[in-house]
Amino acid sequence: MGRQPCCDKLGVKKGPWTAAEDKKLISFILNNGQCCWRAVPKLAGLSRCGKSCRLRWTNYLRPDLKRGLLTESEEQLVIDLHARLGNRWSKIAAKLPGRTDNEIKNHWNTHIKKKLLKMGIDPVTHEPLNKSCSSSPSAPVETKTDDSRSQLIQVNERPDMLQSPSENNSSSNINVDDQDSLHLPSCIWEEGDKPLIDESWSFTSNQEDFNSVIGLPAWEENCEWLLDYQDFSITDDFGLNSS
DNA sequence: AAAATCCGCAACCGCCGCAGG
DNA sequence: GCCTGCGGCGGTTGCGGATTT
Repeated sequence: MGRQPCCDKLGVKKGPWTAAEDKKLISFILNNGQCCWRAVPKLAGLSRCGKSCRLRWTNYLRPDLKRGLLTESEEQLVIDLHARLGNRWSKIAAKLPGRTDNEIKNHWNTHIKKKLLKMGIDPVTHEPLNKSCSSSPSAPVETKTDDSRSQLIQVNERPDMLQSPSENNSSSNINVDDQDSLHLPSCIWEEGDKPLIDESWSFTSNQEDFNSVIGLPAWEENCEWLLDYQDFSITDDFGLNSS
């Protein structure tokens, strides 16, 4: 009561973010930290809804985000976590440092779902399709069994196999050559939802402190992609032409 | 080379739980 | 205890690029 609505719908910009908007948001958060999202657009000089700012930051601008496709080990982890947690993408994302729920959700819907179907596994129940067809009669039935499928089932049925990926590479399809797999600590299987990295990273003003907390290199180094992005955008409201 | 189709991803929408007034 | 807004979450959409015809 007495509170203003999140955003007044009118005069709120929608659609893709420009480099200038990104820059405003980044510099604001770097200077002020993550505070009240509702106030961010006004204080940062953005014609966006606070919700949109939060989404843009968490899904795209955060300096600790990994970019690019999920690795084999991450994908396997997502599959196994999905079998346990269902579509709780934020919980799943919490176990994958540098990945967002949106990214995982997208990857699931575009890649993993199809992959599992191809392998004859129901992506909802994680049961073989011919076994779970009673629960999802419309799903195509594929009787073929291949190595990767049996490995997947093994892993899903024996989560202990994932406790230490580097020790179980012979029985799961985790690629041990993939450095990322070595960074997935066994504690992910412990009860509770401890993140793999400290998520209390709503740093205030000191970027070095922030980076030291999450173990990242300097901000500038981490945001080279953003400079590239600005190069692509050529011009923007700020006159940030490629230079 | 052009048109049609597919695919991936960023962003929006609506709902829910929690906390403040 | 109730009402309302905020933040967060999951589902969905739409656009742009890639691939196929």
